[in-house]
Amino acid sequence: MINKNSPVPIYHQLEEYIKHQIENGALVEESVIPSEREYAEMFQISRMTVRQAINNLVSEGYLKRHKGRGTFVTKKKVEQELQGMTSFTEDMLSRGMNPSSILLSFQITIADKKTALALRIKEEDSVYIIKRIRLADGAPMALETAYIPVKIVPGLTEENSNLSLYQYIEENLALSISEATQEIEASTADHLDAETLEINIGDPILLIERISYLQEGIPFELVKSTFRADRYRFIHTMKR
Amino acid sequence: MINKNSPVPIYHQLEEYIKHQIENGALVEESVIPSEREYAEMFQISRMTVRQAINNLVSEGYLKRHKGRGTFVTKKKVEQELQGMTSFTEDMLSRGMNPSSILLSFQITIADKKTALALRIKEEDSVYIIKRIRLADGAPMALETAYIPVKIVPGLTEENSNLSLYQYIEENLALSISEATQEIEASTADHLDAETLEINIGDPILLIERISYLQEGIPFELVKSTFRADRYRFIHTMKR
DNA sequence: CAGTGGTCTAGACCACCAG
DNA sequence: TGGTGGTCTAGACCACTGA
Repeated sequence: MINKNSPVPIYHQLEEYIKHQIENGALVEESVIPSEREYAEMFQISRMTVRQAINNLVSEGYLKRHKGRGTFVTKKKVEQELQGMTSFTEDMLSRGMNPSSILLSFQITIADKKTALALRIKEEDSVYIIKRIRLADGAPMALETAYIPVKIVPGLTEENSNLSLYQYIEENLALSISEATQEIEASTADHLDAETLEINIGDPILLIERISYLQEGIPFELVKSTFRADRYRFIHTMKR
Repeated sequence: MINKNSPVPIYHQLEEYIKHQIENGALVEESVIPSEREYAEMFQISRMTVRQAINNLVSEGYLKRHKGRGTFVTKKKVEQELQGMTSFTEDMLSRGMNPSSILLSFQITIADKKTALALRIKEEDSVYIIKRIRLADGAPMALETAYIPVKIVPGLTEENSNLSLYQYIEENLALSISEATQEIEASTADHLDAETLEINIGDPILLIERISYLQEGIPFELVKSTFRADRYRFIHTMKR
């Protein structure tokens, strides 16, 4: 299970091992896992190495420690996934709904002032503008407009943008995504919102504006979404 | 600076020391800090202990490591503070506004079914119900109702609830707060909302429902807030 | 009481980076 | 090449928990 000669660090191998044990059910939710000393003995490694693996799993939320008692597998699983950056698709799946989308338009134009500022590009730089209706279980859930700088994410087409943008960036362009900031506000539907989302003018809607960043702090997308308030609420967890 | 005989762990003392150095400006943003070996030598402690301190500061966002180059002080500071669980007061201050509040009512009653479920208590258990209008720069910003189990947070009064509830819990009761989950949705103002928030019926409002947890996963407060959409938008950062 | 996690030591070798 | 962080070892003592 643990290969000391692998270039992969031992603590990381142990992390994967324990994660698999949890997923397999070999380690049961809410119950104790072997002690640090047992793992050290089991794999003939140092207890400090075991601690490093367990520390990482604790900070990822898989395990929790209790002084004098032991280390336990965390319960909840679906909720766990909800944390972090999720795409609309991932978000809907975790809510038990079936996501789909309708592409309204896909174009390349020059960034306007506000968009250029948010994406930290020049006003003459070109951006993709992608408009979609997002559906959950076949019913309209949100109206979404994404602005993506061509310089940062070249080669985007109608096809690959319909798959996962994040996956395209991370795998095809070998860039790494680090974080996103969101601003969430309440508003009421105007004519266009009402028509596309199949609601009435004046009905409440949730506006979410997201800017996503690469590792070095470079913005790579600005997404403005309008969600139906009767079908969507935003859920998140904050640590103190 | 470092007291080896203190009951406070050395790595924690070192964390505080480095944090102060950053705040004082003794360690400048974006520049290298002393190497792990230097800290170890400087305070006559083990390098692994230094690493533990630095690891914690890295995960808190104060420092970042670069293989072969050194450890650096992170830039941004205000943005850093915005993350994590913040009270209304902290939130407003970080937005450059002056927070205040008007206590509407303070009572102890029996939990209703929904509240008991959210707080994981019995229906016959008593809860504090505290209603307030939250103001920013003297103008109504939100209407807030907090439900707090008496069993978990005993001794709450009109006075100490008006100061920081979190501070009371952490200092007077010696409990530690770990995290909170929030659900955010859009709605429109009803008669009561309109009156207390000084807006019109039908105006958009942001509903935020927060459940806060102690270290062991025990809920200690349920807060339902109604924010004026024209004055408040919720902002947060997500890591991938 | 025995076992657990929490802290700590004094070394070691490695890959990486800058000059 | 010398210094950095990354990984790892084989011990140690402590405070806490549960039986």
